[in-house]
Amino acid sequence: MPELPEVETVRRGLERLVVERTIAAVEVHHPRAVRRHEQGAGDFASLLVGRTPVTALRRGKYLWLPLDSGDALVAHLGMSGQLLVTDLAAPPGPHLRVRLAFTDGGTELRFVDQRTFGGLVVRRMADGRGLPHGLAHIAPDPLDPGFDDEQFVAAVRRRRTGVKRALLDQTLVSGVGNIYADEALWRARLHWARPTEALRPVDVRRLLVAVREVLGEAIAAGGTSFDALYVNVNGESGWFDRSLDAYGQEGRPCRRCGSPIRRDKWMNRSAYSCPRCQPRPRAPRL
DNA sequence: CACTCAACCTGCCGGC
DNA sequence: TGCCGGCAGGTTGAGT
Repeated sequence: MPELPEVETVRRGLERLVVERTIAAVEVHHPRAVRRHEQGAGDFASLLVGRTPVTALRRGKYLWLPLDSGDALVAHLGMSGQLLVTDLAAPPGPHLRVRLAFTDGGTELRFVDQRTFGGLVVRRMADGRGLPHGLAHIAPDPLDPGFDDEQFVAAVRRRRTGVKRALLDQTLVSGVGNIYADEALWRARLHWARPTEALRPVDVRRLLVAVREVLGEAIAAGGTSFDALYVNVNGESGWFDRSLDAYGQEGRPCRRCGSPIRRDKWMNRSAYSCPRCQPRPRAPRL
């Protein structure tokens, strides 16, 4: 469950259901789930057993549980990853990749991932800002109090690319993926191919307001799910998909002007926009 | 340094 | 039925 609102929904679930519970056992069922842990699955497990998560934190789409050892269990859900808190007796299912059991013998934590683009890793916490090692390249997300709006405006205008590419660049701003990029651009009335260097500061600020609005509303709705792949730690779906104005709405009338929403192929993916509210620029940057 | 794009996976859906 | 192409919420690393 990929973008910031879905990851935040999972973070809240872990905070409630996993923090302060001591890990008793770890089973890695698929090595790819742990591939970013260079020392291998055995080392991964040994750094977790006996340890207790003290809190649950997030930056952009990364999520981590700082442990009482000074390490952190870092998770990225990729395209299809789920962190589920389940009954011990729940059937494993074909995509179960990692299991964590706790000493209290209650529910267990499962990492389930159909496409295996996601993964878990144990990393040392970097001193200072509560960030694990290896996440320094991820920019603060727009809901982070440390996010610097004017620095973002300047950085975007320094780029030579399309505005949607910039929004999806996690080193510029984190947490925004394909759904919320299209939603924010629709709200800000900006076409996805608008060249960043030609955006006025007021355009970028308006876009930032739109990003924060849409992320905030989606978190309040428990995230977006089109199917059972995107669920919270209890396996429940969010309902923000009912509030989408652009993403996945090809042919549907724009809520503002009634023009049919258009879908463009873009970067081996899709970009949805309203042809009237978001006019294509003269010199598009794809 | 900035930018672009293929590659990494599985599963589902529609067309033929 | 079955096979094939297209598509899906993301990141990274090699190449320009």
